[in-house]
Amino acid sequence: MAHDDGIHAAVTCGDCPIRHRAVCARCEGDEIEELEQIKYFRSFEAGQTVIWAGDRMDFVASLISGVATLTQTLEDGRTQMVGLLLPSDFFGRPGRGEAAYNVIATTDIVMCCFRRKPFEEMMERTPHIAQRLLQMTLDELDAAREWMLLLGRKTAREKIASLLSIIARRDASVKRQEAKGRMAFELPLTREAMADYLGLTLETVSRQMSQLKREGVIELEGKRRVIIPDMDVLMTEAGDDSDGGFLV
Amino acid sequence: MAHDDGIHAAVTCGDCPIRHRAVCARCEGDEIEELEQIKYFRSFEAGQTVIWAGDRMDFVASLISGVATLTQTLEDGRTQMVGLLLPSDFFGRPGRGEAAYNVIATTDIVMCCFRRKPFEEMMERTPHIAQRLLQMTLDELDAAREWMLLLGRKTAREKIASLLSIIARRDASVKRQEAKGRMAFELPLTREAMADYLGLTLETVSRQMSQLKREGVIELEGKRRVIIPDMDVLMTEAGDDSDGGFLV
DNA sequence: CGAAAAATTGAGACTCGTCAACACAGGTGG
DNA sequence: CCACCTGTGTTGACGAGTCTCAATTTTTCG
Repeated sequence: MAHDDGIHAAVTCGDCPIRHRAVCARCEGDEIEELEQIKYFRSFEAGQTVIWAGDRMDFVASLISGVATLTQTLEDGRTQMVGLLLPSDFFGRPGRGEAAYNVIATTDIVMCCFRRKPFEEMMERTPHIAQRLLQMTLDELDAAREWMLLLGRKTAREKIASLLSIIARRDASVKRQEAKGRMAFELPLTREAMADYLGLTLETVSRQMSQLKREGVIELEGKRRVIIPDMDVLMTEAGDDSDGGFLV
Repeated sequence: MAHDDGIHAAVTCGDCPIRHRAVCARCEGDEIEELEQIKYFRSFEAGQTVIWAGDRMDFVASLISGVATLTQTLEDGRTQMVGLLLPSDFFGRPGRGEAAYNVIATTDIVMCCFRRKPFEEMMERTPHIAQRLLQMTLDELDAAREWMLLLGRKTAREKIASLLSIIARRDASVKRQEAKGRMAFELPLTREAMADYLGLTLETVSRQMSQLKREGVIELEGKRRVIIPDMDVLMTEAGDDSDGGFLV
């Protein structure tokens, strides 16, 4: 559906919608111009694989629009999502030549890529990039630890409620609204992707969604549009009020 | 048992046993001297709490010796370990004034602390510190993601085998040995701590340990000393041969 | 030696996974 | 336009794996 609406070809950093949150957020003047030289856009359609774990990877990238996932698998096929990439998130690792995870587009996406070598060289010279990347990595580590609590100790019902409140809050943050009262958003994940996020099976996800619906904690319009009548109720179901440092 | 054998009072950075792996690894000459000025040692006994989540925290630190854990809890007391601190690991976050996790010493420990403000100021001026910290944080993020796969998708038996192989490998790495064939090491964790690491109950941990012992995958001398007759067998039980990027 | 902490083991309950059937939407081609 | 197919989601029946509660043993340490 989302054929790349001009972004692909035309955007300069000055107009970039994720500029203030991305890895380049602290760069200015000359620095941005230098990045502009080495950047290029790539886009993928929903469902496409961006890269497989173990593949050679000589770029790093910021996600400009859409949603992608990082996943890991065991030999027998069991799959766990280990990262959810939303606009402005960074992926790839300076100093590493191959991908550590599978990266899959769950919606149509556009990425802003930098060839790895020039990016690394620039990082050496440009503290603004290294500083911002450190900050983003520390935030991701906090998010990963929150996620570990969810995976290790929450019930299926709490896991679902947690995921919905995470997405609701992130969505509100993008729209610069408060995460309170009645909220509505598009779920960018299939039941299977939700299951891979939460360490559940898709059947359990489906059952718990149905039950939360029956009990009025959530409403569904079609399969993907979710309405939260009362955010506080959902947060209580999630198990931790601590309004979670996740992906702020 | 480990009463602080002089380390506490006397060590200078030149003699520091974790110098080559810690956050200061890339620093030289003047930089080390400056760190030397602002560093101080603290030690805790096994079982003591270093800091509670939410407490004011105006230092960052490297762990010099011993083992400590980072944990998170839900209101009803369910506990999940989200970090395992081994010698040379760093904790605390530049730019954050309060602890995000409970930090508990599981053995006697000695830490090398830096007051946060001077450390932050020095980081601004000293790319060597920021670069090393970024590298360490990226490694931790990889470890956290490996851990998420364990929490979300592995069986109790695989979780135990994974934890044992992680500790065996880390132990070998410190001793500069290969992680192959017959190995032996001290388990620095109680059954409860293992359970908190793995997202299990301590009873399940105990049962699975007994079963692995019955089947000859591991041997136990007392409760804490573990012998791995054949590392390959253990790795197979762990579910992923991928010789795990965990805490290299 | 005795008390407290840690670990083991058992029995039964319950959550969640497995397997299977079915519903629904969207797209394709006759 | 309809038949068909595929991808996605829902629901049910059943069973396996893990948790809970409880009793007992082993280890640690004063």
